[in-house]
Amino acid sequence: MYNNDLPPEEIFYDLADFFKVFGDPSRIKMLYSLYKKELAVGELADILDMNQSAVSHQLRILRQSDLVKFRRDGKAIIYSLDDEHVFSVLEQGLRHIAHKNGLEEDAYEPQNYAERS
Amino acid sequence: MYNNDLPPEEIFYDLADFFKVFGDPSRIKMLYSLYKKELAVGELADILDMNQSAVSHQLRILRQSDLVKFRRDGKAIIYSLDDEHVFSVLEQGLRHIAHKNGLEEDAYEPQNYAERS
DNA sequence: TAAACATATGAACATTTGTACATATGTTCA
DNA sequence: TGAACATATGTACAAATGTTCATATGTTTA
Repeated sequence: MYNNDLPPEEIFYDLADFFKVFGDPSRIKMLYSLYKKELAVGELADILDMNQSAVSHQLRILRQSDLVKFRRDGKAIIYSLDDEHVFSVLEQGLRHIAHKNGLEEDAYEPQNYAERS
Repeated sequence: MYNNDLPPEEIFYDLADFFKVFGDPSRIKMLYSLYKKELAVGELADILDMNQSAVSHQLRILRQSDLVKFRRDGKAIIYSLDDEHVFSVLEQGLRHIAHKNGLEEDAYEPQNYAERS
């Protein structure tokens, strides 16, 4: 009767898990910040005003989702976005929010909040 | 020292809330199903093998996020995606998953699981 | 109008999730 | 090598979330 011809069940769980990672303000801020430039864990903690442990825990989730990559530089570990594609997901959300707020769709694009210091 | 020039705090919460809606397998399945054709609540419950109450609760979340619209048709209430843009978010996720599974990026596109009955 | 049907909503409950605290691991430098 | 620094991880816990059950609301039809 109904069309049950959906992709394998597992796909929907994977997909939900993927979006779930974007569903937390702290992680969103991390990704947004990392889009501008790579950052060490401590820098992220300062920028986001979170304690180091919380940042590490969230970075683990981003790592496990392959959204960020990292390298060691002396004592520090430097994180960056895994690929440009990651940010394009964010961008789509940003446009949605901007639109709902009655703003130009690019209102929240990072280039409009660029480094000035 | 660090670049604190981020968009208003609220944006990140809105953005997280937006993605949070996509972060549940049941809601993802609903959106995926609704992409193919509009569906009544009871039809969704049958297709997704969920009870009617759970479906209604989730539909409320989708409504409040403006991801779906609805109309009454006799006793039934028919739901559909609010706009094509909603699905393009899903699509981006689907491509990500397909790629991670070593498949063609369009492997999970709905047209590849089209109505056949 | 009363019964049947379709959907929505409130409350309760188990599960998941994000954070803080304490501590472990790993690196640099004196 | 030992102290200082940077990050990761285990545990505990409060808050958020999804589902079920019971019931309310709204529509059709006999």
